Amino acid sequence: MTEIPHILVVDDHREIRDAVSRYLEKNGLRATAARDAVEMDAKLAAGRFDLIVLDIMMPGEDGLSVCRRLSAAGGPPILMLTALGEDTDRIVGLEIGADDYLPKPFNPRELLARIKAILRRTETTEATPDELAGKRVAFGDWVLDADTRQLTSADGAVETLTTADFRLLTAFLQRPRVVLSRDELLDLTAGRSPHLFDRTIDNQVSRLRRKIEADPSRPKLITTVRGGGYCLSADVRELAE
Amino acid sequence: MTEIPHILVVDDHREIRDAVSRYLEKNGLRATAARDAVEMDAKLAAGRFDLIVLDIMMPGEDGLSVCRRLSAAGGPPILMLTALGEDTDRIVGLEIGADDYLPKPFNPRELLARIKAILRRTETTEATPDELAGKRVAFGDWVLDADTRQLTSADGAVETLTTADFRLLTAFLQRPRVVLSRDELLDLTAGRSPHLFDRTIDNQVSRLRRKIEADPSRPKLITTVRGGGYCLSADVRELAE
DNA sequence: CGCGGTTGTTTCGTTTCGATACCAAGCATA
DNA sequence: TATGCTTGGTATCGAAACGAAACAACCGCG
Repeated sequence: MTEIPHILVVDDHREIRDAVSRYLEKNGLRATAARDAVEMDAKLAAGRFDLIVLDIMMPGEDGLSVCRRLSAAGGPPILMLTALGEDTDRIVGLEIGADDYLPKPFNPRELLARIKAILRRTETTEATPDELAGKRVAFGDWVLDADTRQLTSADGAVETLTTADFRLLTAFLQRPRVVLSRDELLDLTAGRSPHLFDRTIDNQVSRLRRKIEADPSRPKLITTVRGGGYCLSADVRELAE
Repeated sequence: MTEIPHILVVDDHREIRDAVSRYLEKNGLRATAARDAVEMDAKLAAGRFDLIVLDIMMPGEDGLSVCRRLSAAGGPPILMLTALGEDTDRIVGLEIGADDYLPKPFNPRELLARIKAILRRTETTEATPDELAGKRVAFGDWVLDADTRQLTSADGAVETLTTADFRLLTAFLQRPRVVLSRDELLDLTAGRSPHLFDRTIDNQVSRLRRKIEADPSRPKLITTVRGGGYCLSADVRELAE
């Protein structure tokens, strides 16, 4: 899921439609606009969308009805735009089925933040259901085969990972370019809290580095952040199975 | 983040500016004041802020214009101080882009509450995305690789930066040719306010100079501005990844 | 039971960084 | 220019963070 998320904006006011679409595109998303339920259905039939921004007040079939319908059919997640004083509990709850709502007038930045929050939620549950079971993942010069727990380097070298190596590496691979504290890493790999004076993670990082770093004394992939923890400093991409 | 949020208070009345700043600091926030848009831009260029409190009525560029400008540029969230009877919908809506507003005269406690509400909303989504993660940046005779935190000189020399070196250098690289005070640098690198007689930054500048200056006793890249602070006196350009 | 491999713990040497101190360089004033 | 004050540079030192070797506990397997 390295593709740019595609948002469908459904609102009968042209200014809002256009403003929202432009704002989303300026911030790294794709956006398509629809003026009502009919147009929306046409767009939905024609393309793949990752999220729908839906105005509640519309001529023709109104937002609530559309939301109920799409939600029941297992369509993409929905963010409702509501007027003030609506019954927000029902909107987000089971009855309507929206994933979030935003009262008008709203701040575009907050709309963006909520859209990204929903995308993050749905993406992780879709692309990484539990782990990357059966997948192959590329990072730096390496490709990890999650089944055999073997690493293959660009120059053909092969490294076999132990379970601890593998746990640690996958923890990093699921959060690239994020500084992870020792506590967080210990939680992610062993599911436990740190001892007093616990150097477990330091050791495992040290061992993993010996396997995957070209020069373990000058780590390039797993960098240490003094006072912070460790960080995978490489981009990660999933390969087709 | 566990760091103390930093608020920029922009108002042309000194009493209000000072009173608000003091109140915020008494309640566990950091605050910096600016008297107008020009001074605000200078502060913004020099430091990182989590929120701006912005008066709508100001000589020079007025609050609405400032708000529109910052909001479009993806700056920090904004809380507008408005006179009564303003068109509040437009202020908070798409057109102006403020995150919230508060009519004058206001209760400081309410201001604090609204500030905290905005911070809570924006906190999770803005997890300090380090601007140059994975990038390579050129300045002077050096190229910095942000992943490995290594500098490569035009003549092939390589310097490895420590975390503190790297933090300090990136603070400069993101604000080239801007004079940064010791306080601002300490804030940017360590996120803390200075001790009394704090020479930490002097030390780190000294150490960094030893690594990157051709003649550390006659610095050309990081110049000192007596009574002001330090300044990166070189142009910076990002290289393709 | 013995063996090899893996993992957690301890320990120790090294690096890093902030505080302090002292000296040098700028600046004002006479 | 001489003097004294302020400001900046850096050597030094101790505390904390880090890396890894060594050791011990553990696990699976024949």
